[in-house]
This record gives sequence, C-alpha cells and structure tokens, in this order.
Amino acid sequence: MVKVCPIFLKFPDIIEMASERYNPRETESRWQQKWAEAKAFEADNADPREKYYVLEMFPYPSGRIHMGHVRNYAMGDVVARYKRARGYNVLHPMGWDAFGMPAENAARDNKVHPKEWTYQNIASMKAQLKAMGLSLDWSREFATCDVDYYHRQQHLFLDMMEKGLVYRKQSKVNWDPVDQTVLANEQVIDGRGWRSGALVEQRELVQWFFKITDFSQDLLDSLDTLDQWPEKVRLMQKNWIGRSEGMTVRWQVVPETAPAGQDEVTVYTTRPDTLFGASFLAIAADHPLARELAGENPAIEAFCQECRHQGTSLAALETAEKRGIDTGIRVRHPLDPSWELPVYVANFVLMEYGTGAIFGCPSGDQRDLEFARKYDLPVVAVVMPADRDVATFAIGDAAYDGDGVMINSRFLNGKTTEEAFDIVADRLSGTLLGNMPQGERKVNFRLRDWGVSRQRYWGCPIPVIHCEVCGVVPVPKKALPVKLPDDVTFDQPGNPLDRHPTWRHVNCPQCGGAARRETDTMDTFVDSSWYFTRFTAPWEDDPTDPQAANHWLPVDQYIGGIEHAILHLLYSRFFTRAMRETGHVDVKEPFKGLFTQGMVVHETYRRGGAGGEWISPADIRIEELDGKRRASLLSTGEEIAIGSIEKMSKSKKNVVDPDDIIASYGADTARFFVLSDSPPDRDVIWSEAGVEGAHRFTQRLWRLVSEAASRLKQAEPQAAREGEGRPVSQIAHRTLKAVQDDYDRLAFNKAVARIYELVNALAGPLARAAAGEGDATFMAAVREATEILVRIVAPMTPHLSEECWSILGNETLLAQTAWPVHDETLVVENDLILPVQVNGKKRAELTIARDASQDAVEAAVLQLDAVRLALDGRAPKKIIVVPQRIVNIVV
RNA sequence: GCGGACGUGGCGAAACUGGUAGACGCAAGGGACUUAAAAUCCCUCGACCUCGGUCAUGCGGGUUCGAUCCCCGCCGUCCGCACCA
Repeated sequence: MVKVCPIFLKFPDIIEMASERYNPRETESRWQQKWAEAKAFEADNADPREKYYVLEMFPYPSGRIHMGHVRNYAMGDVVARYKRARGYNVLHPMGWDAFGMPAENAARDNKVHPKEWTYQNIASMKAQLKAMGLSLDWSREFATCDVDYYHRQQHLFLDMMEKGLVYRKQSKVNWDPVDQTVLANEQVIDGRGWRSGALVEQRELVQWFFKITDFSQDLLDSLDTLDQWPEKVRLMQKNWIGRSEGMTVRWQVVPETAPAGQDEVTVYTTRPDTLFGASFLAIAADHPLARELAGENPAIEAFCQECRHQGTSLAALETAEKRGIDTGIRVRHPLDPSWELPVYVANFVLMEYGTGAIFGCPSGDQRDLEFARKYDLPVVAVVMPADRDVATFAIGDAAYDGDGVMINSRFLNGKTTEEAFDIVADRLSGTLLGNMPQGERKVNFRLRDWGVSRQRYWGCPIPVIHCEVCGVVPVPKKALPVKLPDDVTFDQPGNPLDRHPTWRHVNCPQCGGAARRETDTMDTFVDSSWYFTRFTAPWEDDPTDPQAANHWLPVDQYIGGIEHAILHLLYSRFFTRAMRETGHVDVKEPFKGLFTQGMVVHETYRRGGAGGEWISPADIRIEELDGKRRASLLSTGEEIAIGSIEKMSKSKKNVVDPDDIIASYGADTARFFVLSDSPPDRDVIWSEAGVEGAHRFTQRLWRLVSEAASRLKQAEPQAAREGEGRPVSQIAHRTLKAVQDDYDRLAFNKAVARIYELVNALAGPLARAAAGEGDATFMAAVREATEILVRIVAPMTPHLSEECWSILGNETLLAQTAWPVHDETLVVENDLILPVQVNGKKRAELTIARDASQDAVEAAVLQLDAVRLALDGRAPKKIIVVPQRIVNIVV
C-alpha cells in the first residue's frame, strides 16, 4: 500500500521552492556532519568544568521512533544545548532498552532471530534520531542486550547476592498454560493471557527476588530530598511504598477447638483502639492455618480453591461479595480471655499483606461490616465522632472509620482514638502470652520484594548454577559473562533456554560435578535500573568506574513519561542504593531533577463514525466549510468521521511518522512544533496547521536574517544605549533574559512565545537594515539583536541557527559558542507605565519615573483627567501604591 | 472507595510572590500585492450595548483596597492506587 503524505499534496513545492527558501534537507545534514566532525557533543570525564548530566529515558528499539520520542528528545536536547552554552560540561548520552518480549514475539511470528531483529531496529532508529540533530554523545552508546552490558549486570547480580540483596523463594505467579510462561499482572486481562487468551493459572514457582524492602523506609524518607521531582510522582511512590503504623496482636486459640499444634493466630492491625469492637477473626485462603484445615475439611478446601481462582481483575474486586467460611476455631480476646470469637477463612484477606490474618471490627470498617451483616455477627460501635451523642449514635449501613471518642470499650471509654491506640499498644506489649508479649507495635509496608525471574530467552541470564550436591552456586566472576546461546528455536511455547540441547548443562564450579544452569533471565526493568550509571564509563571492565560514576551522578535532569512514575523510577532508586552497598557508586539518589512530559495526541478518524475502521491521518484530507471541519479520504473523497483526540497509537492509526515530517519540513520544524503551544508536562495536540505554523516561523526567521545578512556582516555586534537602536537592543536583551529563565524552568512553550515576540519586533528593523537604512550604531544593534535571537532559539532549532549564525559572518560553530550575557541596564526601563485603579477598576495609566517616590506617584495620579472624572469630586479615602506595580485609589 | 491534578476566547495557552485577564500561536474575517493562485505584508478578532462603558477566568459564597491566584461549599473532566486490615 502506498502511503500518501498530505504534506506533499498540499505543498508539493516545499523542497523545490525558489532558492531563497530555507532548505532543511540539505542544511540539516550538513550541520550534523560538522558537529560530528568537531566531536562537539562528546563529554570528557576529565573536563574540570562543572558537570551537568541530562538524560531522556532510553527507547525500546521497536523499529521506528514516534512523536512521543521526538518530544522527549527535543526537550532533553534543548536542556543539553542550553547547559552546554552556559558553560557546563554536559553529558547527554543515548542507548537502547533492548531486551524484552517483542523481540521474541517477532521471532515467533516472522522467523527472525531476536538479536537480528533488535540490532536492525536499533540501526534504523539510530538513523532517525540522527536526523533529528540531537546533541548526543554517541561514543557512549550501548544496548542492554550487548554482551558487554549484561556481563556487568551479571557481575552486579553476584555482588548483590553476596550482600544478601538477592534471594530465591517460592511465589505465586500468573501462568499462561498455552504459552507456558509467566505473565505480569498487566498481561492478564479478565483472567486470560493477553496473547494466548488462555485462562491464567496461579502457579507456585521458585523465583529470584531483589530485597527492595530492605530499603522501604529509606526509599520513603528520601522522597523528601527530591525537591526537583514532580509532587505527583513523589506522592505516587509514597502510596506505592505504603507505610502504615500498627501492631501485631496474638490471639490464643481455645484449645478444644484447635487443630494440632495451632495455639495462636497473629493478626496485623492499624486500629488496636477498636479492639473492643472485634467480632471475628479472618484469615487468608493461603494462610498456613487455612491450608492445614483444608487438608481435613473438604468444605474449607473447596472454599480456599474458590478464593484462589476468584478474579484478581480490578473491577472484579470492587463488586466481589465479602464471603467466608467458619473454621470452627475459636480464639480468646487479648483484653478479655473469657470472650471467645470465631475464626473465618475469608475471600478478602490477603496473605501478602501483614500476617495474612485480621480481626474484624464491623463498626469501624465497611468491609468487615458487610461481612458481619452477611454472617450475622455482632456490630458494636466503639468509635463515635466527637460531636455526636452516645444515646443516639448507631451504625447503620455505613461503618465509621474516622477518629473520635471511644465508647462501649470498657476502660477506654471517653478516650480519643489516639489515646486508646497507645493504651492498648502499651498494655499488649506488656502482657505475656506464653513467654512472648501479646502484641507489638509494628510498621508495615505495602511494598513487596521485586521478583525478577522471567522464563524467557531474550533477557540477561541469571548467573547461577544449580548443583545437586552444592545447591545454588553463583557463577564465578571470572567465568562471566554467561552468554545467551544464539542457536535457539521459537517454534514451541515456553523458554527456549530450557530446551536448548547443551546450554544448560554445565559442571558445578564448586564440586565439578554435573549441574545445570539457571534458565531464568532477568526482568528487563533490571536493565534500565542502572544504565544511566553505565553511561558514565561504558568502557569499564567493572560495572562502573566509581570515580566517573560519582562525578556524573546524580542525573541532573531526567526526562520521560509519567508511565514510569512508579516502577522504573523506584527500581532505579533501589538499584542505586544496592550499587552503593556493593561499592560501585557512592550516591543514593540517581535522579536529582525529574521531568515527566506529556503525550503527543492526535485526532482520530473512523469510516462511518463510532465502531468503524480507523483511518490514518496520512490518508485524510481536512477541509473547512462554513467553520465546520470535514475529513475525507484522499483516494476516493469518501467522507470520514472526525473522532476524539487520543494518544497516538498504531491501533487507532492516528500516528504521524516523524520521518515524514522531517523529510518535508525538516527536523527544526518538528522540534520547534513539539515544544511550542502546550506546556511540556501537558499533552500536545499534533495538528497539520500547527506544524505549518512552526514551519512558517523557521522560513520567516531565515528570510528576515538572510535578507539583511550581507549588510549586518559589516557591522560589529554591539548593543545601542541610545538612538533608534536602543529599542532594538532593549527587546533583544529582555527576551534573552526571559528565555533564559524559561529554559531554566523547562518552560519551552513560553520561550517559544517570547521568541515569536522578538521576531515580530525585529522584523521592521531587519527590513530597514536590509535596505541599508539606519546609521552604524543602529546596524550594530540590529546585528547584535539578531545574533541574540539566533542564539536563544538555537537549542530548539539548532540547524537553522547554525546557518543564520554562519551567514552573519561568524566562523565558530554555534553549538560551541557560549551563551550571550544580557545587559541589565537594557532590561530595566527608566519610565514605567503604572495602571491606575479607582475602587479596583482600571481607569487610567500613569507614566512616571521608575524611582519616583510614593508621594510623587500619589500626587501625579490625582492630576490625571480620567481619575478626576472617575472621582467625580469625591475625596480619596486611601491611595494604595504598590511600587512599580499598580496604584489603587479607594473612595 | 482513597489520593491527586485540572477547569481562562472558536482552539492550544499566557498572566512572576494577590496587582492592567487573554501575551504568543492556531483557526476565522477584511484588505494590499498578483492576470490568478501560493507565499508574503497590513488590519480586526471574549461577550453585550447607547462607543463610553458594563459583564467576563466552571458554579455559589468568603477574605482583601484589589482574587484566574488564598479559604469554604458544590459541579465537571482527567490521572494514580485499589479488598493494604
């Protein structure tokens, strides 16, 4: 199918246009080559200047870059170029997050080896990135599937093993019986494998884990130090780590109801204050006690089985009925041994959190209340809002889980919930059950250890060997890397490493006997958890050169999508801590500044409207008739419905290929457009008209500069302090200062607006200069202003700027030229225009000297005709003068 | 359910720490140039009217000389987490 790009149809002459038009196709590659020749963007670890590390989240080599990449890398490149101009030693590297399932899927579907597929994709995407003119240090490039990289990752794994940060345990996984693979939770859709559609089973597998929970408290506390992170991301991580303060409470089992050997049940609670409202205990289906009971009691066995199969999908949980089964076991209340309560197995109790057992307080918890109503258990209100009356307070359909005053709680009555918490906690810690305290204060985290085992081929092999005699034996470091074999097949489901004829058979490094390799590979999130550290010295034999790593880290500005707010960023924070404990780096936090950019979105088009076939914008013509936009098919003219604006995605076909845009408009236009209009953290709507606007800007800038260049070349760039050049110098220096602030705050859209203003302001003077009008001071001022313009727009449109810089007679590469310095005396105006309000409504303006005294302002204001008119003879009660801001007269 | 963010012209958005609401761009309308078109340039562009004003930042209150901004209560949209004891 031939892809028709609408741009060519509308403007077939863009490229072949008359010679005075700027031709990005020729110019851009020329400057890219010059930058490469000058090694302008290669960072030197020994450079003594202050460092600045800017990094964009590296891409997965899917084969093509998309507009999201363009936006992400354009932003990073502005920061990199700007900081470089400001005199920093900038590290701006790029690599490839290259392991993962799509390569294996491609292998299965297209009979191409994952390695070949991946490296081909890298080659084509690299060419696309190069066409964008990004100021990247390509000399440090690597892919995570390079043996050189995963070799060092295996080294890190072994170091972490030595430090006890890695362990194996049996754990439940989602197992796809058709594909014979483990699925992540996100890959289970309505209980079925996303690819095979098979009903997913819960399986117990022995898997490798990283002890991220060792750092729970630190990962939480250190969030406070990340003041250059979005508040939102910090909050998301905080909730994910999920710290709660409570206590464990041990409940003694009434002996005659107890199965053998079970004499107590331990629960975790954050509300020990509500203990007198307890009416039952509930344990998870996977609780050891439940398992034991299931062995003896078929009804319990059946219930537990059911719980395990119950939907884990999000919607299912919302509506799932709270159900349970009475185990027949009774326990004694910890604060009153004569009080006996039933123990249920319940479907809403999670084995993974706390102790896998809870006590139910129906009056204080909606879930417990529903359960109690269903099984006819007592509901005793124990906490009452402070403004209610004991006589009338009752629990109906809604539990009360707030703070308040204790009631129906014996010795706690009248206390606040907070006081009651402490009293109960102290009492239970001081009471012995057996020879242990009955309860203990305990902090609990929601964060789980990180399971990294994947039963897949295209990932970093876990470097251990299983020996029947010696057990789990790490591969000796000198025997690394454990290389992936190339000769694997993908014609059957399951892990190709498992069925490789020889790869897994090795001798035990300890006893020399026959042993087998671990065939699990690592989660690809491991690969991306330390790549930014590797960039600091990718040539090292060890995982890092600690000196280089400590020099460059933390990353000063990290830019990427909000979708990585939790996992990637949390794993990276953990990994940096783990690498610190193993001596590879001496920083704790990897990313000092984080910026999460918005998506690139686009209209959708469907044949026949909702439910119809999606149509690509490349096949669409948009027309405007009587203020209504209509879309039609380019080929046949058939009318197509314009749908909602959505994230660009292949499935909705609303993608615009960056290659097409760069080919027809040039990289500078694409970069400038994705940076303009929308604030960078918000979504930007891709529109043909918007791109054309950006393109008009580049052409206009070129025209204005090139027409005046031969005259301007003859003047020395110099700001004018007086005469007709002064306003030119003023606007240039003001814009310079403002754009600098905007870049510092990553407010690219505002920088764009200011640059437009400057271009608008310089259009007249440039035309005059081109015509040879104006004196030498004026020419000098215009040249200086033009150079300022070209230099401040350069981070966004680097090729065009180099070209302008060059035709203005400069011999240096703009990419290697220092940022201009603004002159404050040109930024500040001597006379101010103050708005004058009467009773808060603007009635006049007052032009007055910046340093005028308050009295002078008051006096001058009252002389204004408009003010006198508004006052209408009334005497002002009060005149508020906000210096250099506003005057408000109150009558 | 819990947590968070956002709501400003036809559209994307500006407005610094409470101080002239709508910069800049897109779209639209009018004009100049042109045989014509494209490109370019100039003008208009929140609403209403009596052309001097009045009303306007989701809605209703409040604080203030002054509120898009701060506070309280609603409405709407989006995002994250979700049986977490």
